[in-house]
Amino acid sequence: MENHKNNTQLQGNEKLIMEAAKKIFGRKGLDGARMQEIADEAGINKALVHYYFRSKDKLFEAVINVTFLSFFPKVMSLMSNPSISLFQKIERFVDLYITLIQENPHIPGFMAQELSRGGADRVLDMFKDSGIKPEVFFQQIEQEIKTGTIVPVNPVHLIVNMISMCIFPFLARPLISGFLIRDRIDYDEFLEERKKELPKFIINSIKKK
Amino acid sequence: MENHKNNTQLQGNEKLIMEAAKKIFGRKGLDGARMQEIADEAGINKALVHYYFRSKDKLFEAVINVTFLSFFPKVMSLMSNPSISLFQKIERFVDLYITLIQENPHIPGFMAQELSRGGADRVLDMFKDSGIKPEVFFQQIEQEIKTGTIVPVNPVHLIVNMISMCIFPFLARPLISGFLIRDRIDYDEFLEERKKELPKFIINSIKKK
DNA sequence: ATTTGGTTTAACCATTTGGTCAAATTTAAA
DNA sequence: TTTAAATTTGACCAAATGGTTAAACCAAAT
Repeated sequence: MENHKNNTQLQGNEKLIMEAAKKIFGRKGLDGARMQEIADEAGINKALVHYYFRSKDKLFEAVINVTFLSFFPKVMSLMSNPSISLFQKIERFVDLYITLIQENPHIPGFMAQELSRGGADRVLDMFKDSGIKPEVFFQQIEQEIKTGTIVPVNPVHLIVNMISMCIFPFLARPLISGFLIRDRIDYDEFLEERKKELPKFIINSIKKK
Repeated sequence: MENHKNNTQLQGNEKLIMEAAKKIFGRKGLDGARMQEIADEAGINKALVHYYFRSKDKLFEAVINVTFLSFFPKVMSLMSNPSISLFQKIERFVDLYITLIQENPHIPGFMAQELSRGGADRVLDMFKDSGIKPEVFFQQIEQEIKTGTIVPVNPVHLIVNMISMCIFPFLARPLISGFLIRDRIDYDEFLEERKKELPKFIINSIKKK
């Protein structure tokens, strides 16, 4: 049965290849990854990889898609839910974001990869295609500013700050580890701590007292 | 005259190659970059690149070195200067960091590159070799906490937050641009704004009121 | 049992690419 | 002016790599 167009619900070898590709691409990037390496990681013949995904680029694109599609919708649906208060939203955002990346460690690598390459447009399109509008979050901020709950802040800077502080620690993981050794804290511990500290840090900064 | 060991003060073709390599490596990464491409960018014969730098890896390493050496010393000497107050230090840190990256746009790419690869140890070594100790900054924070000027914060999280918010916007530049279009703000404007907003954001969060 | 269609593999191919080398050219010392 | 050393180049090479293909394999239908 032909099922090349079948997305989302992969199985068997196709699934194996995707998982292997996530791992290898995430580690070495599009150029650094070898088709043979991916095949080995999946435990199958190299030609099979081509059989299922045609080319390296197509495979990469496929991984990009499932990666971002498993990510943005969850985060963005949270952010554009108008019935969650701003502070709650910040708390949940940090937790969700960090947890999602913990569960899919290949994501930051791809993020950097795809962005340093010219792939921002594609990501931007995904935003729009998902039918989700960040405006809700922005308006919510402006609302709270008017109400006087928070101090005036540029919403764009705020959201950039939040994303930065969630993602970057994963990119800089080996570096940060170097610092942490001093305190004999391991990285997962650091991340769990971060899930609690970060919302406090953010809210503390914008909350009017 | 043999001058392969001559560092820091390059000239002529050697300089041209380094600049070209910064640009190409920063854009495409170690694997994505082509020696031919670098030679073309420098406007010289490919064999010359090998003549001066032996191999692609050696060239990459050379660029890594000058990149990080042009960066860490300045930042770290600021951070470990005990005669600058904490708040001033934060303000200067943000400004210096962002300005430095603005002037060397290839740095974030390299940062991500080198970290996603296993190069953290090398970077960590540079810290130590530079004879600069981040402990000064950490102690300063703990001091201010005792004094009661700032609320209790984990110094590691704080410094990670600061670095994250400075670097990540450059990595995510194309994405952020997408958001900014809405407000018809161009990126440099955004960065200048950021130099002012970020210190406020950070200090606001830790300052006891 | 045979056929049929998807699946899997080993062998193979064309191209790209990092790197080399001998010859040519420039520079500077003698 | 010679001469020696450093620099620059085009041509070339071996290895690596993405991709192809024809044959083998296998499960289900007839």
